[in-house]
This record gives sequence, structure tokens and C-alpha cells, in this order.
Amino acid sequence: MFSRAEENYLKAIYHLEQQIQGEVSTNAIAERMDTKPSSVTDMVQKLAEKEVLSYKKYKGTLLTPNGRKIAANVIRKHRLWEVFLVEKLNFQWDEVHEIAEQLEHIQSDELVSRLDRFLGNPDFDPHGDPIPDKHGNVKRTEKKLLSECDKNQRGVCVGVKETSAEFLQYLDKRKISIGTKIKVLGKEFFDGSMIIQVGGDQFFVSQKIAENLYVQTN
Amino acid sequence: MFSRAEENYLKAIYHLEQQIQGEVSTNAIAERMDTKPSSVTDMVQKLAEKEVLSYKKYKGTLLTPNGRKIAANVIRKHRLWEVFLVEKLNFQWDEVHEIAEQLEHIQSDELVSRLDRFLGNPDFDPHGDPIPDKHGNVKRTEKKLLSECDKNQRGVCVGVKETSAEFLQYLDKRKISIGTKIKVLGKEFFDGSMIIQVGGDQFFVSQKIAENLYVQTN
DNA sequence: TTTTATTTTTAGCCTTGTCTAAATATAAGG
DNA sequence: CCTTATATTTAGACAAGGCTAAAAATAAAA
Repeated sequence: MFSRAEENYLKAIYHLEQQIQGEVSTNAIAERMDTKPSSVTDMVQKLAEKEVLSYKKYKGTLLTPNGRKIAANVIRKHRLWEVFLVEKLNFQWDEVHEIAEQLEHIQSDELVSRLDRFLGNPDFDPHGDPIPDKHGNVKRTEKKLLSECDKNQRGVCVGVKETSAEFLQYLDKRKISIGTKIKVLGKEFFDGSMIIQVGGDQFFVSQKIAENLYVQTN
Repeated sequence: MFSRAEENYLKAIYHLEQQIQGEVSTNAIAERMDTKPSSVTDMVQKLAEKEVLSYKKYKGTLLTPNGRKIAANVIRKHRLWEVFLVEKLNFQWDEVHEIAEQLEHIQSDELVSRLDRFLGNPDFDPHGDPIPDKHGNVKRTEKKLLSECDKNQRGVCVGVKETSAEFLQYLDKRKISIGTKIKVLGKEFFDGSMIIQVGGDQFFVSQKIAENLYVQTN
């Protein structure tokens, strides 16, 4: 069993590994966890003992397959709870992180599996991030900003970057939400604006909008 | 803010106060929490400092109104989550305690209030225990066993004592669940069996059944 | 290649919540 | 009322996780 603190370290290292693509430094972990490097050293040594990560003094750490699986499971729970909070309790997308941060540590495989079913086995959380499956595998389909899409490209809305009430309301009005299919009909290089198709409608979006909407292309 | 451990002590003392009806002894707390009396002394002194309970050496403790409110709030969360687990995730009545024991410590008033609404503002948990309101007030309507009811008395099913699958299935078959209204039509003193009315049906229940079903009378 | 700057680790201390063993109150029995 | 039994508290220790300050490695610059 892993303590709350240990789970949080594993999760942080998991995320940093993906960002940095390689060994994760002590300082990087300390910064992300908002603790001191000395505390990180201690914990990382303990986790190396438990064989969930490999650690060489002064060289950084990498999760072992087992450590990666544990981290992915915490993230799975975090994202499933986020879906619950938004879909069932009608929280806004940007209000759920802190609460999910607590809920992700509840220990019960049965609970997770039932929650997953209750939510309809979602693939993405309300921010558009993929939910790892029970084995820790993630559908790794790069999400990108709508503004990075080319003309005629199709994608599925999987999340937002900015989460202001105004922006969410704008999306509501345009009937854009998680899972909405979007096709880029045209792109104006001068101001970065686009014409997109959503369902039967097609309309204009400014660069500001396009830069804050994540889509998953295939 | 109160730590998980502190919340658990407050909850335990709250329950003991109700059972014992008076000052709660150090040993009683230790037994209920499965810790040593010396640990209890330490914690109780700390909680007295925080003015959530009053404590006189060698004399036992009593919650202050503030302490009682905090305890009731933890219990409120526990019972709301139990309702969620049973009603929404289809857990059995007897499978939910451990998980609720974890969920009760999640900190977010907004979450609790939304959960409450999502569940339809329930008054009782799946075991028939009353759910305190947000101010810590409990509808104190003594629940009693069906077997303790007199002839012609009416009551509402609020829970069970035994939670075996067989018993729950029996209740299912007889369409008895939380909220079901029951009227005692007759009582046989020789073997403790009863004839009761449930909805349109009336049928016979053995003493064993009547001794494991809680009803709330008014 | 030295010297300086940065990163990382070590050493020692703190808090929380627990424990054991010993000391002290209170309660019970003769 | 005195003695034994039980309940409770104190004292000292420990593990988890964190911090500070100082030491040691590594990296960067001269």
C-alpha cells in the first residue's frame, strides 16, 4: 500500500516524465510539489527502496513499470471523479481539481470500477485529458489546440485551456462540449481566425477562441 | 481545520455520548477507536485546547456545542456517501461502511451540498440512521425494532440490523426497503411472530425477521 | 583547468499521532 | 479505613513527512 504522500510523488513524477521526456530532476519534483528539494530526496530514496522508481544520486529518477502503473491508477481515479463532479453534480470544469485531488486517494478498486460504469466508461475527463484504463494504459492520442489544426482537418473537442465562466458560456451557446466533432473549413492567416463546422452549423471563431480549445485529431 | 484523526475522535466521542448518555471515559474511546488509552489522553487534551470538548483529568469528556457540530458534519458526510454508494453505485448495504469511512473526510462544503441535492436530500442512510442537516441537527426520532412495536402501530422502515444477502433478498421479495410504510396488524406472543401490512399486501413475519428490521414510529 | 554557480544530498530538528512502561488517581472489597 | 484492583495520565520513544543549514557533486564560466 502507498500513502497519500507517496501517491502524490508518483503522480507528479509521472506527469514530469511525460513533459520532460526523460529523467526527472529533484528540483523539478520539488517545484511541482511545492516542497523543498531535501524532502524530495528523502522520499525518492524511499520510493526507490519500494521499487516503484529507479534513482541514481545526482542523476534524477524514472518510474519503473510498476510505479507508472500506480501513478496512472491515481490519475485514473482523479479524472473519473472529475467527470462525476461535472456531469453529475454540475460543477464547472474549473472548480473540480481541488476536490478530485482529495478523492483520487480513496482506496477501493470496487468503487472505481462501479464509478466508471456509473459514468458510462468515459474516455476523457472534463478538461479533455484521457482517462487511463484499469491497467494504467492511456489512449495516447495527442490533443492539440484548434488553432494548430489545418484546413479540412477534423477533430473532437476534448477540453479547454482557459476555463473562465465567459469562455465556457460561449462554448455552451455554440453547443460545443466534450465529444463535439469539429471540422476546420477555413483559416485566415492574417488574424488566425477560422471558420469551423459544428454539427449542422458553421461559424467563425477568433484566434483567441481557437487557442483555448483542445481537439483530438485522428 | 481538523485533521482526519481529530475528526475520527470527535465522531467516536459523539457516538459514545449518545450511547452512554453522559461523560465519555478515556477507555471507552480507546476501545471504540482501537487505540491505547494513553493515545486518547493525548488527543483529548489537544482537542480540549481547541475547545471542541471539555475535559477534566480522570473524569472523562463531553463535546462542546462546537465539537458536536463538527462531529455531526462528519457523520452527515458519511451517511450521504453511503446513500450515494447504495443508491447510485448499487453497492449492498453492508459493503459501504469502509469506503464511506474514507469519503467522510473529503473537505468541501460545496461538494456536500451538491451531493445532498443530487441524492434528493435524503433523511436516512441505507442503514436507517438519520442524516444530520448542514447545521448538525438530527431528526431525533428513535428508531426501534419492528419486534418492539405494538399491535396497530404504524412505522416506516428505516434500516436493518442484520445485513446478510439472504435477509436483504427476503426484504426485496417482500418489497420492503427504506421508506416502506409498515403497520402491525397482529402479534403472536407465543413465538414473537407478527402479521404486518405493507402497501396492499399483508403477510406473516417470524420473530427473527421482526428483530432485524428497524422502523421509525411517530 | 580553475573558479564560481547551481543542484543535490546529508545531518539534525520539528510535528503529528501512535506506542510501551511506569507512575498516579480513583474505585472496590474486606 | 486500608489495601488491592482498575482506570488514567505521564514520560520517553518511534515512524512519517516535512524543514533549515551546511556539505558535497555537478555544471558553467573564466
